[in-house]
Amino acid sequence: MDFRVEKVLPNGLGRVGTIRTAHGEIKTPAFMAVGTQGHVRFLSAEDLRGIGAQAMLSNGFHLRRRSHEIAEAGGLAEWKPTESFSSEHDVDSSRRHGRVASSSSVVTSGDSRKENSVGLRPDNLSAEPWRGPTLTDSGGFQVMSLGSGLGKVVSMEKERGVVNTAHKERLAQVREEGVSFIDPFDHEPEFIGPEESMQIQCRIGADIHMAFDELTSLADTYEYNIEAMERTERWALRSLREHIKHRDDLGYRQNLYGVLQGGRWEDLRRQTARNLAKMEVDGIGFDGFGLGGAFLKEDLGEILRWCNEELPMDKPRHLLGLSHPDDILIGAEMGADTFDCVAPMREARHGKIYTRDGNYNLRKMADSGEVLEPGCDCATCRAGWTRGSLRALWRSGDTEKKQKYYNLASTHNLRFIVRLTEEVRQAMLDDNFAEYKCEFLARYYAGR
RNA sequence: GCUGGAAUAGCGCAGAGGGCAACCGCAGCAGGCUGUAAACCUGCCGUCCAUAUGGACUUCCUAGGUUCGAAUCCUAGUUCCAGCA
Repeated sequence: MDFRVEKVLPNGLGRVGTIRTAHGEIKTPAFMAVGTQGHVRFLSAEDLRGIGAQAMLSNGFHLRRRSHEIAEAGGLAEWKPTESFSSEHDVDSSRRHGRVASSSSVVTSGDSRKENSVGLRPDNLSAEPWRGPTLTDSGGFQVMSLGSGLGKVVSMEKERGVVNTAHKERLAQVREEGVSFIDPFDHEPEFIGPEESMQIQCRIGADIHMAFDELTSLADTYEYNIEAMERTERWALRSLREHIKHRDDLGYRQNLYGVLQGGRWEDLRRQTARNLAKMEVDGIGFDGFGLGGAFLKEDLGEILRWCNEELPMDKPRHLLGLSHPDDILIGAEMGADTFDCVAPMREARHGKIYTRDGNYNLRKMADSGEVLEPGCDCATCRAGWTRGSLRALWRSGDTEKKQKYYNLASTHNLRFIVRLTEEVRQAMLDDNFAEYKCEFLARYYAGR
């Protein structure tokens, strides 16, 4: 993988660089937009480019049944998602809201309860493919989110007592060979191991793939983290072996990152970093590394330091799944090059708007005539959309208006995070990262 | 004018003699969301006291009544809707 480091922070960890892929460059530090199903929800490829997103992260688990179709199209970058998604929302909302029809024999026409799951449409889909750099996750996150973390929020808060989901209730069960899933949408049983994940990812054909790993939860013990980490390393070797067989199948070079686990323990983190850094099959090692795990906020910087002090400087590192501004700042400082996260888009959909002066909830902005964030360079703010008018779209009950809201709000939050990484990069180049970080955080968290 | 039907918390609706201060949705209020089972989730949402378990009070159009007990049954009234004149 072509990765050039252009500048290193005085701490010897954080850096500015450029990753070159078959579908374009990524100037790091960079945030990748999450488009799990092959497109970012409610944002078109054109929107993404306008936002300045340099890469898109999708998920092999969610796209596994369409991988052949994607390969036919020439790979993820050239694939245009069509409407035949698993109708996630219909299945989901009928399960969650589904109830036996009222026992009354009279069916009233205005019973809105039964119409709840009706009228939902697929996300707005792009008129054209993304065509830029892409990354796919292996499905490793789903080992946790459908397994021990089923029904839980993946949180970095310490206080709430985190307890793992009981084994028999899980939709994912881990064995040495791989993981047996129950598909959360259609409830079909399925198996994915490292080989399957690599085959799927190589058909999807993203520029960067993740080795199949097991993410532990904050509730797991030291002993279990050793077990999961060692298994993740064995899976990493199997992933590498399988990846090498298929990495050129679509006519361009695909790259594989090995994923570090090890929870919050220094010995585990350093050990797995060293093991993965020297892991090879036929003289071929990983092209980069994924920094994985569930972190307590206060531990993040130190854990990343342990990992990155052991990893080679000349290979890129992707911090998996984090994007709150403080996480990005500490991540970049400690040597993470790329980031991804669902939070900017999901929180936008849920009404949380990011600004330099902290976040606010659009629910409380019914009467506001201000733009989302004065001075913001995102398309939504430049077009002059006010908080009140966006709130009205969001709460309208009209599907098309809501979709418009999701598009406009996602645009703003995503641009906010992308801009943050652009500024971090520039600050590093200008030798004032420390001041930039300090000022940004002081202002962002001033209200606390 | 006659004949049916309906009146339930801010709104839309459930409930058809005791588990009812009353389901659910919307609206409202307060939180949450980090490699997406997330256009979602949690809590509150008659009034008053209590951090809370809880307690007190006033409720299902109005007024009477039946009953140990009524949002639910009966009578009358009021208003609204539909059909017929």
